Amino acid sequence: MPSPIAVIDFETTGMTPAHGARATEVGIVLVQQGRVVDRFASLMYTGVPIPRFIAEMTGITNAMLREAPPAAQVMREAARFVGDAPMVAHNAAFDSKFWQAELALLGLAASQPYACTVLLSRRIYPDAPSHKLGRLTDHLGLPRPGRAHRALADAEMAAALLAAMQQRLQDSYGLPWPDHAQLMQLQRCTPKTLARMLQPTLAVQSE
DNA sequence: TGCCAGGCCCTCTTTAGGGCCTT
Repeated sequence: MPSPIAVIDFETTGMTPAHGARATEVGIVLVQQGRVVDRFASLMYTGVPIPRFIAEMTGITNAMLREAPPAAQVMREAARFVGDAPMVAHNAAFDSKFWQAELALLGLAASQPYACTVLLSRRIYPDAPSHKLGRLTDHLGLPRPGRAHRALADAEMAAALLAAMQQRLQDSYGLPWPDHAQLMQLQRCTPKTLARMLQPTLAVQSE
């Protein structure tokens, strides 16, 4: 049985911690061979207000955050929950920065490798009309577990997308169930290189 | 004052530009 992978999603007050944005909610699911085996989710309070358009998009209000536990407490629990598991996020460049920034404020290391479901889906579903998480979920007929733009629902959608891609690699391309290290290798290939690697296998199998 | 990300990826490219993706 492969080691667990932690699929994470943050809701935040903005696009980057480099400009003062902070996390407002974190959702994490632990997956093992495509199955969710554990979940963690919490709002968190940092004192940084949410811009109105983000509150309207997420449904997370400043009043909700004032009643939430402190970010330091939530992030310590999140770090314990993840442990040494390698991580996955939809547009990992975004979530990994908040993961590192929030843990750095606590003096905690954030050395887990991040695989990215956007990079992977661009390679595995090059003809998808969109690689936005919600639209890709609908395109593939995957379940929507809750309101989009809430951390746990988005983490669950990303986990389902990850499992669908692992399954496709296994079934269509004759590969073993890809572990996190193999996903990292696949996302580093250029899309055209990966297409050349995968298509002949698919063609042979479909004959 | 006014503006404010940044990495990926395609193409009418590579001495660049613009769309995508995340909040």
